Amino acid sequence: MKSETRKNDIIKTAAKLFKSKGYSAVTMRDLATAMDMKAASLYNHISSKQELLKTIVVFIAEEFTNGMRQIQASEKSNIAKLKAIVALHVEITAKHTNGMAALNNDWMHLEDQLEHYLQLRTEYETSFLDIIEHGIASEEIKPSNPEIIMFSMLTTLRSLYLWMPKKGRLNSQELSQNLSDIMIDGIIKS
Amino acid sequence: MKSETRKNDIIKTAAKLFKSKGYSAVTMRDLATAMDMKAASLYNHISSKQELLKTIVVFIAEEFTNGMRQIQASEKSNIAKLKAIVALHVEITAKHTNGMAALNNDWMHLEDQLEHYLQLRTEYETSFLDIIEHGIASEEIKPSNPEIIMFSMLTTLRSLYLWMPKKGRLNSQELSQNLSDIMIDGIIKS
DNA sequence: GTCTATAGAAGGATAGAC
DNA sequence: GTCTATCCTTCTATAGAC
Repeated sequence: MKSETRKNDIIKTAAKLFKSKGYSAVTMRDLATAMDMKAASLYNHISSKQELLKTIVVFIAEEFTNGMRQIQASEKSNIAKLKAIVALHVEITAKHTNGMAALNNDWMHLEDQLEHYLQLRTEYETSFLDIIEHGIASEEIKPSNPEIIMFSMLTTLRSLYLWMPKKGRLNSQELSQNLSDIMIDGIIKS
Repeated sequence: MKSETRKNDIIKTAAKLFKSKGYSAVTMRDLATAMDMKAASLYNHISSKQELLKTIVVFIAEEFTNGMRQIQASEKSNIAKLKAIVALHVEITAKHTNGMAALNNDWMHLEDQLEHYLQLRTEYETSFLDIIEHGIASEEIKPSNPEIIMFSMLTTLRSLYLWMPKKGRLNSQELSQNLSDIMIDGIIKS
């Protein structure tokens, strides 16, 4: 049988290369070189370049969706839910740092799975916005524009993959705490 | 003489295409089709695909650098400087919405100009961090991790291009104000 | 499971007619 | 200034030997 770990190595290496120059600019020869093999040999483990993208993006996107569903269903306050979302991003980004690049930047190159991805993304953003709007309604959150709040938080969280590798010394819990403090409590000393 | 506006049209169209699928995935045939001409004809106005990327990225990067230098040299408080940075991003993003995509996502495909770009980027980030650190020292800003603050603000600001087009109804000043409020004062109702 | 060889499509860019 | 034709390179993927 084909070694699943070999296939996993290829996917992980692909994710790393996609992070460094994007899906379109990475060639199967690049990937083969990084794996110390020839391009043709890759096809003994995977069926296409597209399969690599699909595997990386859909897997992570589904992890986010599952995490968000749990947070939504919980009994937490809305502020606590936002903090849980921060922790979710930190956790998934720590686990799939390289894959996050493809999720953020290369999803538009999905073929068969594009629609599925977009559904997950829309569901995620709708839930996020919903929590913020409930938080404003319950007077936990200042009466600001909820879409700007979501945009601000979500773009910061989506970019964590670029920045967490440089901050290896912070553990996940400390980083989540710091991010929540800054994004939720603000930075001004009042 | 060659029409400069024709060349500008090509650059603008290229920026739009780069935004939608990234530099590497855009072909000269794509660009020609969008311009309603043939690929070969493009070369009467520009010398290469690389020139398009270079023109877009370096021009905007220099605009950011100049804006930051002015802010740094001003007599404002550090919080006021941060607000000026927010306004700078909103303003430049409004003017070069499509080009911002290449600046953020395709800079690594620069050839000759890569080093120059990286210098500008480092200078910009150093200034940004410097303002935050001075703000903490002067007790305008809470004693948080300055790099996390910069990361959080800068990634939000860098992603504005994705989101401003959907918010056409907000004018630049309102948007700057809202973003400053959220990022600086926080969202929690205390 | 990896290789060499190569098919077949698509890419950036040029030559030269109009 | 735009076109057709085409060069040459590089790409993804397959065939078939080992």
